Formats: sequence, structure tokens, C-alpha cells
Amino acid sequence: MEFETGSLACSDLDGPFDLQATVESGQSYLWDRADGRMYDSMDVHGGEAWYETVVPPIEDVSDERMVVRVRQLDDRLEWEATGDAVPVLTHLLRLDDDLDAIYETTPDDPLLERAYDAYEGMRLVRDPPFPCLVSFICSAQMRVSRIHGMQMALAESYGDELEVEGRTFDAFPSPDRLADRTEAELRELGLGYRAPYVQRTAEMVAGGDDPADAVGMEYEAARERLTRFVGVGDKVSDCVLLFSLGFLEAVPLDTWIQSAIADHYPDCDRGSYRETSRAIRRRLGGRYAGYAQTYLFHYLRGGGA
DNA sequence: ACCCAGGTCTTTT
DNA sequence: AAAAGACATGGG
Repeated sequence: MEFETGSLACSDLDGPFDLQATVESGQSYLWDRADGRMYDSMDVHGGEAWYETVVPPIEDVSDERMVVRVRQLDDRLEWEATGDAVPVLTHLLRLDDDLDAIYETTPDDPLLERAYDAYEGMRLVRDPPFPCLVSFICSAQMRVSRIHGMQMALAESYGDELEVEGRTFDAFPSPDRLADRTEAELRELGLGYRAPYVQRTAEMVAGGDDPADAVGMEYEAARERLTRFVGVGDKVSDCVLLFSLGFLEAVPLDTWIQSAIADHYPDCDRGSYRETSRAIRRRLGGRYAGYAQTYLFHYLRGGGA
């Protein structure tokens, strides 16, 4: 196979776009940097690096599995892909969001304003559901760079290989491929106690239990729905809802947000996940609270405030 | 050596 | 229902 190439102008989008912030903010673990410097903190050259991934077919977007490479040069998004990358990039990186309108809904809040200011142009991602589910099952008690390493290892060990112009790209393994692994095999990759979670969840998905079935449900029902998968509690469920299934009001209550609540929004701590979630979602503006959460996460984790 | 990391599951009050 | 303990592993 060979690459087609093309580019698109970010000035044609509704609002700004920052590729590095979007891909390296710990939302998606399915992209890799061609220069091998993924998650190198404070990398000043990251803005021009190539990012690459293998994208499964997406309903109403692309019929075939596609290798996609992309980089940002100022206002231009340059791509190489085994097909037309524009609709795929638009889907994966939420280039169809009206970011200016979303900024408008952000409540007046000094911390939030600093976070939005620091990473202006960062968008949420729309990861494919199964790889996203596995990514966040792996995320339990794990650092961002290692979560990424695990997904790369899963792809390298058990995913299909695609050759394009002499280079090999590894697709993320299908549910059946992961379901057929043994717990011991997955532990070999360093998944630790998450290994049986991933294997058993893969079995469920391979058996027809589709995480995307939560789409269209009322938000809290959708969150509850995903917790049927092994290794998925309220927090991981929120991550899949936000970073894959388009529930932009979802606010994953991870350790960083918990401490942000303690330090900046103490009245939102209501004891239980359910009630604290309701309070913080309201505080962060409701409909797009997940956007605010992701800016806060990236800003706080990056050493801000 | 010791502590922590985008939590979840199981068992015990 | 709420709290406590177990769980793997690599990097600081």
C-alpha cells in the first residue's frame, strides 16, 4: 500500500486547534510519535512532530481500516494516509466541534481560565470504542506514559501488521484476538493485575456486548451500563463516555480532579462518586463539563498551579 | 528501599 | 452503604 497526502487549514475550523496538546494530553493512548518522543514533557519541537495511528473502519466515516499520519505546521494540518484522511481526522480529533462556542459556555473561574489559556486549541478525542475501553482498563494506578506503552505493546504483539511504503504499522488487536490471549500472556506485556480484566472484557465484547451500545442512553444510565465490563468502575466508564462515545458532559473523577475539587471546589465534594459528579459537572458548566475537566487534568498534571 | 501512578474488586464493618 | 485491603510493575 501507498500513502496519499494532503493538508487542511486550521483557520477553516470553528475555533483553534493544537495537535500536540490534543494527542499528548492523556486522552488517547492509540497514537504514537514518529520521533519516539511521545510524552517527553515540555518538548518544544512537539508542535511539528508526526503522529501516527491505525484507524479501524468507522461507520459513516470510512469503510476501510486506514493508516494515518499527521503533523501540524502552524495553521496547516499535513497528512499522509492510505485513503482520504480528512473525514477520519475530523472524527478522531473532533475537528467538527465549535471550540469557540464551547469556550463560551465555560464558567468564569480563574483556574479554568488559566488552563484554557495554557492549552488553547486542545480538543477532545473520539477514540474507537474497544481500544479506548482497553486503554482505560489499563489506566488503573498507572502513569500516562506507561498506559501508552501498554497499548503500543498490545498492538505490536497481537495486532495485524500493515505495510505501507516499506514501513510496518501495528493495528490495535480486535476483541477476539485479545479474548484468545491467556492472562499469563497479557501479564508478560506488563499489564499486571489488569491482565485478567482486559482478557475477560475482550471476551464480553467479542461475544457481542458492545460498549457503543451506551450511545443514545441518558448519561448516568450510560455510565452505569459500561461498568458491566470487568475492570470498569465509574471513573473508567466516564473516560470511555468522554473520550470515545461523545458524552461531553462526563467528568472522570480521577486523582487529579479529586485534588482539584479539594483545593478549588470543596463544596462539590459530596462523599459519593454519583453526587460529587453531579456537583462538579454543574460547576464546570454542564453540557461541556468534560472539556473543562480535560483542560484541568492536563494543566494540573503539567505542573500548572 | 520506599512511594506513587487517570482504580477496581473483594471482603469486612 | 461505607471503609479497608489486595492487587503488579516500573520509574523517581
